[in-house]
Amino acid sequence: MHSFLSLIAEEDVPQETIDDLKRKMVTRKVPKGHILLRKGDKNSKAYFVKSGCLRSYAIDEKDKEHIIMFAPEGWFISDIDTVANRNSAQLYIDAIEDSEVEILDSELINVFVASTPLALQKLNNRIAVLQKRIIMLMSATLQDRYIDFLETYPEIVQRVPQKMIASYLGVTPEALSKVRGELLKTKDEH
Amino acid sequence: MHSFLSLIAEEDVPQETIDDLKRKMVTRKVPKGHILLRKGDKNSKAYFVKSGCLRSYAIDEKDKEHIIMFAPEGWFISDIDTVANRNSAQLYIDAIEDSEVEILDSELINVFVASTPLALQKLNNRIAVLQKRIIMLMSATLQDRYIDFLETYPEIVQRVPQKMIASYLGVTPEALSKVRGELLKTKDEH
DNA sequence: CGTGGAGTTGAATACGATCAACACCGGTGG
DNA sequence: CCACCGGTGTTGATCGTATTCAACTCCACG
Repeated sequence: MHSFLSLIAEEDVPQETIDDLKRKMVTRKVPKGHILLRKGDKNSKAYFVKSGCLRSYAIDEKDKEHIIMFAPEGWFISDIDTVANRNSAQLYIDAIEDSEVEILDSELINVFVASTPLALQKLNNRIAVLQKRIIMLMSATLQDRYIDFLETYPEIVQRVPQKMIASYLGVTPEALSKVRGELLKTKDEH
Repeated sequence: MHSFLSLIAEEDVPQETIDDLKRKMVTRKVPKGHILLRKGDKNSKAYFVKSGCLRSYAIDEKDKEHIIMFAPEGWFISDIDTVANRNSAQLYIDAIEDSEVEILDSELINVFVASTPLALQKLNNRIAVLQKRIIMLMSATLQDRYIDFLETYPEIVQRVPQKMIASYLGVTPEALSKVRGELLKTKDEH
């Protein structure tokens, strides 16, 4: 079972800190489609996904959604900057499957960060992922980016509608559909 | 004068920690063009820029440079993920002006992170900046991205060659030049 | 059964890449 | 002092990739 506490169980965290976390942690069910965070919200929280799948995204001036990340079970998702600094949210977060999450407010996050290097590792890793994505957007064709996505997140491809993957890759659903058509064609040429 | 120690002077850091940092901090001059970090290097460090300007960048399979960030005086720059996790570097870092830097190895960074929330704020802010850039790459035209760059980093525009700004924006120098031409034209139409 | 959302396909269009030519310095060496 | 050179930036023509708009199929779900 995916849970925040089992995640840090192997870490060198004092029992009293664990007890503290256990007391303050809130678990919540989130039905598919439910929006947990909207741009402008002040109560920005982080979520650890126990089951299901969430996503975070921005909406631009032309009302287009741009998906920042997917979070299947075992992942954290948040508008990190606005949780930590208590600013109003920049992103939206919603459930793309019926899900169950554990809620971490900024106090709990501070405990998490202070008690194990794991939190810092996650932040560093997040930066590396974002940087790689920027380089891919700047240098790779859509086809290469799609193939990279398939290899990096094979489990997500199965669960998420194509138009959301297109949104993540930064292209229209039509463009992604055509690339998929080409890939099938070149694969059949054996 | 920009220095790491004056940066944390206002923070609530114990004197002994400051003394410790002061003892271990190394300052170094870096002439324009000198490369501090190459892809594959194992001795990845973070740098606080006292004067001058550095940049970090990736080189893709077609030998094209993609600039990740500029760091004028007062900024940190590093391949964060590889410093913290002691992996081999993914990025290059070099000086685009004669510069002076303070060197922070992973031990010093740990002290920094542990002694003040400032380090965490910087990481969170970095994530926010990277996310915004991804959204800009996915949704905005080159012209809008360039205008945004001008507004966000006016001091950098003055100091950095256009081809590097083009590299940061993810386009060819020719494309940026044409956008600049259009902007001048529409501005002259008064 | 229908109805609407998701995905596919095609035609026309827009935007940036590529390639090439050229202007404009800022050195450097004769 | 000037001639030369390489690097930077500009401009134009052509090409390629993704967007836009539209029509259509296929299901899942009422």
